[in-house]
Amino acid sequence: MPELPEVEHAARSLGAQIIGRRIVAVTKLDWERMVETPTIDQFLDLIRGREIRAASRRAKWIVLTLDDGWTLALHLRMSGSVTVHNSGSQPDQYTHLVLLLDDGRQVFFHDTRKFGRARLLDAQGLAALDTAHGIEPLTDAFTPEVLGTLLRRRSTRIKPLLLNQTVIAGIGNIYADEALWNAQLHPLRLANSLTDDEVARLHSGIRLALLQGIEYGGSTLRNYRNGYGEAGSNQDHFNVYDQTGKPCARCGTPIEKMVVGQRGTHFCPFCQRLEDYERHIGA
DNA sequence: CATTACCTGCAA
DNA sequence: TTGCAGGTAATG
Repeated sequence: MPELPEVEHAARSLGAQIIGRRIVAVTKLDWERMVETPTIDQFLDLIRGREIRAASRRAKWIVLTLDDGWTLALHLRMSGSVTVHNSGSQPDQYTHLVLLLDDGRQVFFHDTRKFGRARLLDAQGLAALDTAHGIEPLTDAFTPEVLGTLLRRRSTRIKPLLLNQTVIAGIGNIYADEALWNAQLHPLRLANSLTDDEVARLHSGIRLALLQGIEYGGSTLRNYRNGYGEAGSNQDHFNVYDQTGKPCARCGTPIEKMVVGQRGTHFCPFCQRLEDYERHIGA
């Protein structure tokens, strides 16, 4: 599912419902690989009795700050969702982790593909999670100059770079394609080849794509739901992602799909011409 | 950088 | 039946 806008909504909607509540017990855990750290036994033991103090997002991780110095970090990967349910609700076969709260409500971690992960982290583990990821693109620290510095050092193609979580955090396949369309840049452009003007376009293109995603409650292709179980609607506002063959909103040229870095990549062959740049450098 | 693995459901 | 999917880690 979930890229930055979806995880942002997931975290916010969870926080609105469960901050101040205490985790009484883990009442279901039928896919042990979901818990990455610490051991299953320690996880079950340490999480019991913890109060949920805050909910936030780092990269594509939902970060639930608990008492006693612990943090519950959840990653939805491709098909996960985390939702709050009333007492008495029964988890289905795809709900692999259930937290029972002190008011009887339950938190369901649902994931058909079982790629989702949960980590219970101490202060050191939380710090490591943070340093493992790059800059947050919606913070003031993310300026065109900073982006330019990040790009200048790399000779990789721009699309895979946008997906690299250690460089910029939170962008996934949808928002990478949307950002490049916004910036009118071809996905195969080399990162260190962008002019200052192109870097500025990419900077605003990234932010526009992410902010629009947040504005529309995230994108729901199939599985994504926020903490209330609600789908997003940003998929109704895509300019290129999943729009193969449809006319470009800017120029009317049919959107094309190609594979870049093993990922499906959607772009407008007219607005995002590679030939312009090749002509420019004399290739 | 490319390939494979991890899982399951769904559309072609 | 095959290929593909919002992600990431491991392996040549």
